[in-house]
Amino acid sequence: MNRHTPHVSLVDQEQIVARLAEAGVYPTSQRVAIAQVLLSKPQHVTADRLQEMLYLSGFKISKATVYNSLKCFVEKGLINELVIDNQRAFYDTNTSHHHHVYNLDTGELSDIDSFNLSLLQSVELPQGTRIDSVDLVLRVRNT
Amino acid sequence: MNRHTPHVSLVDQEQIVARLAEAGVYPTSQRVAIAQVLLSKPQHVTADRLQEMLYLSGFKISKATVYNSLKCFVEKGLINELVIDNQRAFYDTNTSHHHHVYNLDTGELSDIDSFNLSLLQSVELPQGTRIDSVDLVLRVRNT
DNA sequence: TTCATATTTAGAATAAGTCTAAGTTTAGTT
DNA sequence: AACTAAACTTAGACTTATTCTAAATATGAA
Repeated sequence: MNRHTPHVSLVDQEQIVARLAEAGVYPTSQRVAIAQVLLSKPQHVTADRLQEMLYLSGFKISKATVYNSLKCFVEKGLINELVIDNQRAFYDTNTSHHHHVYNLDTGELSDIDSFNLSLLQSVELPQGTRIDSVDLVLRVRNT
Repeated sequence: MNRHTPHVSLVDQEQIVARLAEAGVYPTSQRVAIAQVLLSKPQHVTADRLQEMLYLSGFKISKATVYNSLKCFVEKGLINELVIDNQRAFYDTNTSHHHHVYNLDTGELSDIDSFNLSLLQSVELPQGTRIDSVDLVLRVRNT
């Protein structure tokens, strides 16, 4: 990449549009911009941070649209919503099965590979319910 | 209990005061009332719901005091704060090691006994961190 | 074009939780 | 009994994350 390479190439954009289409998401310009910034790499972001990242990339997208798009992406399985603390939602671009380490001191959130949770087979669920998700969060502190 | 038995007996109250003292919590009248209502049985409540329960039991206690007391009880190990959804905190009077089943449809939150998580021993924590807590939440839906 | 529908937007509204500053209670003095 | 310092409680203002509303805009189909 030289200094004239645009931040977002046409190829990238086409790939993003294709990915949205595949997930059944209508590719508005805002959603494409959000997907470009959000799905470019494995990461965990809050709505607020995402809007900031969009702004830094030259996209001015309203708060409501950021929230609407995140909800839409979650519904279509493009990202996962994480429950990490009681204040705000985190969104994870890694939708494969894995767990998290959340550092309460730094706010840093990182992945741990999924390991065998087969012992969960033995847990009796309440009548008439099925597992929606199994979330294991290790909360850590600096030593 | 006949219909003249007061909702809260003196014995209950003494036990509660002793329990607070044991935990190093100064037993103000508000904290005793909160502890009576909260610690009376194993349960999961939100701050809002707790204030409502207090009101129904005849105690008028300010929002700030409800929050302050919950924080104080958590710090002294009388209760645990749960991260169950992104909107609000739940407080659990069962401080023994266990996990939860949260029904996203009904909001019902129930316990599952702790089972062997020894396989966690093999997880490599980030440099310079130690486990604060391990929270496993099964999120379920009605079938 | 026109229409219907979906999307975006600014800003108002909501809800959980925190903060502030003043008033109250308490335990320990005198 | 009165005094004081520290801890606690309170109403209500404030903050922050998120949702809602109602109007403007964009899109694809007819």
